[in-house]
Amino acid sequence: MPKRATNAVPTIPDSELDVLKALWNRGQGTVRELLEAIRSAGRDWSYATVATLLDRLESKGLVASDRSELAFVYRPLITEQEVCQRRIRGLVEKLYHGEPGLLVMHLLKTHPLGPDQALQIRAMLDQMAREDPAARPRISQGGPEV
Amino acid sequence: MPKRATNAVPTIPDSELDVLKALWNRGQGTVRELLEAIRSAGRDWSYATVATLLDRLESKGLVASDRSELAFVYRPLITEQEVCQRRIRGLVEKLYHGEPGLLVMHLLKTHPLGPDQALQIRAMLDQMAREDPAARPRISQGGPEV
DNA sequence: ACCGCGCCCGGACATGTGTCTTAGGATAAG
DNA sequence: CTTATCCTAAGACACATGTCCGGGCGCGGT
Repeated sequence: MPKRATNAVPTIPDSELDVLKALWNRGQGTVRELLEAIRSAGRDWSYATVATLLDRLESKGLVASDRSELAFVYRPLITEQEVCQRRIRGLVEKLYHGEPGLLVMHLLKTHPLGPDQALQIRAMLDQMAREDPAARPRISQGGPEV
Repeated sequence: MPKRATNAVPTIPDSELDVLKALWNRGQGTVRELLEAIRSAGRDWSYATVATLLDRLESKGLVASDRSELAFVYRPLITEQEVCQRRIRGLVEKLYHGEPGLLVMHLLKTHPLGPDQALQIRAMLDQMAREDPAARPRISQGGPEV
């Protein structure tokens, strides 16, 4: 039985991340369905591996299971955005002194991006630059999918 | 005795990263010096811990030691840039389908930065676009592996 | 010559991750 | 009812990470 992970912030290792990805893609799924999805995505795991990872995820409170059917149906409780945000935050804090701007600059310098994306990003930057420098109380979260 | 790390790309856990940071800050140092630096930076480790981490780093070929003095003097063999790049690369591949642009956009959306920085980065983008007008048919990524 | 101090080394141990085997229960098929 | 299936639970095991203890060696002072 999965333990209640009440309020801690658990880490999410890469293997569990792959399971979450499959869950996000299809909204929910049984172990076997997710195994199939994961296999299609290139990881050749055994059934038990996926089950174990789902169990660990449930222990951490990151997925929930509907046990009324023959095979449990798992459903994610955390969004991709949140996971991304956590990883980014970790990276920024560990390597960029908590300054996201530094990460952005480094990214742009070392990883070239397409012109379309460049335009889009420029627009965003313009917006930010225009905003009132004295007031920044809101972290807008809810734009289109990433 | 440090093992020769032949040609693989070793992982760099967080604890070793803290040691590397101390090394980058002062260019080189003995275990004790680095311990001091790390303590000042907030991590309260024991001497042996730092020594172990340096040993592991040396096994991975990421630091070198000068053993001619009483206390070995360690020196980094990898730059901060490279480590940053690796971490970023991992993040982008794992969570952004290898598209750095997506990471940048997500970053800007969720981790707001000041108008000053926004302007600075925009200027950088402008400059890049101007200097590199037509040449980007490939995603050049082949920095020297370590 | 001796003592103590600092240094390295080897080993240790708990926890986290990655991955699987096997036992045992429920279900569907014959 | 019997058997073949499919599912979950339990736990095993190897390697990585985080953190440290204690032994033994050499140097510097007295």
